[in-house]
Amino acid sequence: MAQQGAKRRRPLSRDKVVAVAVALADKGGLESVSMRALARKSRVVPMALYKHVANKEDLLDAMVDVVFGEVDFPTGADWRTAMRQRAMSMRDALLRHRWAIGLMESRTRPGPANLRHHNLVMLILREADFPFWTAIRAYNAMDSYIYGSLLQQQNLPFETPEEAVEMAAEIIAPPSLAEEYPYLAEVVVELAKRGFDFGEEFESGLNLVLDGIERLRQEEAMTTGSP
Amino acid sequence: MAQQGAKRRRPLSRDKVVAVAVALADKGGLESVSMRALARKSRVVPMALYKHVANKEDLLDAMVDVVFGEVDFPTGADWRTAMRQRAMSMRDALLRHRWAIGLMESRTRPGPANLRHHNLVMLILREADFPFWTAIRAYNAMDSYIYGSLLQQQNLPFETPEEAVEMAAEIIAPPSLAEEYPYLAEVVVELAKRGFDFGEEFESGLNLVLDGIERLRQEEAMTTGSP
DNA sequence: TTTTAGTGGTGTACGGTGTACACACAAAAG
DNA sequence: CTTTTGTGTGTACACCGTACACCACTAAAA
Repeated sequence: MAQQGAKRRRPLSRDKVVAVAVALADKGGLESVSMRALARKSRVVPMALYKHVANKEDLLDAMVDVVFGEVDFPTGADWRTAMRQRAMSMRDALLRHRWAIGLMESRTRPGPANLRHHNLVMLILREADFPFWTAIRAYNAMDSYIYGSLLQQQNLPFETPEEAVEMAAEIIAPPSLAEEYPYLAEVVVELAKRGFDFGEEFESGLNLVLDGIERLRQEEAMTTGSP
Repeated sequence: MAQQGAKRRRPLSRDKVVAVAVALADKGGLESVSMRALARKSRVVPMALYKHVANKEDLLDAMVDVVFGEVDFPTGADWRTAMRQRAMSMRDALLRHRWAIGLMESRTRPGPANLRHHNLVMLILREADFPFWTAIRAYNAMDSYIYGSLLQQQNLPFETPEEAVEMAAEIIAPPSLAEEYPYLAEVVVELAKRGFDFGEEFESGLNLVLDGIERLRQEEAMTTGSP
């Protein structure tokens, strides 16, 4: 009795399937996640997946929810450090799973981790006495910046400064173009000299946004009168 | 003689192919742009397209360049209004072609309109006496905000306030969830009361970023000393 | 005018994709 | 035991991007 039969069935589960999909995407990008490849990696025939996942859309939805689930919040800190931490953690998660940003556009059915995340952010802001609509504005501005920043980093044609110069030089290669786009040429030159640190740049912009939010909050407190 | 033959060949061109592809994507979304559908719409056999376009990637690259080409700049205004105008125009273009944002992530080979655009933005900032790295930071922050904002608008599960309430109610439907996510519930309620204007919200955040950039510039001018 | 070269359009074919549907079989319930 | 309920299988279909060989037409050369 018991499972010494050596080919006892150890069934998959939705979670396992999604996890394998995430791993696959992390390694080879989103386009390497096909139902067939996923099935192969799960040692199962393609159609078996459909017992755990409604269809591919459903799978992708689940995948982005995994990413949201990896973002963590500090608790008990003031709103600014809490929001800051969240932003950094979100950025880390999106860099760990570079396919995620591309999925956000097109996924419109938020999963539980996503809902939990949104709820937590609003909690932080509201508990810090943000008026409702100020909180919405702040949240919106901040997430816009975070997502956009990652989106841009992803579609820049380089990752390291060296690559940057090489690539840029290639694009601007025809010398006439350096004259047609003089300010772009300057970018190439300066980039070569000093390099470009995405993380640093991200934090800088983040502070800029946080400053703006802080000011928004203070103005609001002024006009409304404090309790 | 000349072309009364009624079946004179009127050959396609790369531009025509790309234009048809854009039109197709505008109407039915990116996933309705298949080489076969594109060929059908161009009254031509699929393989004919490959005489004008290297492959589908090439086509997609060309499509995003069309979008960049539609963004226009005011000339002769101060940097702030110029940048503001550009942001609004960019937003309009991205809303006119909702598939574009999704394409940005993954496209890493900028077309001529894209290059021209980048060059122009840097021109505006540099002519306004932004130090180089401040200009880079400003540009980066602003575009991050713009793209992110659109990305968010796109993946929100609603477009009008009514849809918002309906959708949100559906998601939070199990009454237990309203207790699990009280702050999210508040969002639903407030959204129902007052609605949500994407355009207004965009401008608000944009001002926040522009303020931040202005401050960045002034600080820089302080520490460096003015000429 | 006839010839020639080159370009743009065609037809066929291949290996990939997501998934509908009918079936087989293992595990749990009676 | 038998029955019920799921999970895994096999086959099949429509669609995708595109390689390759071919043909038709246009425009330049003769």
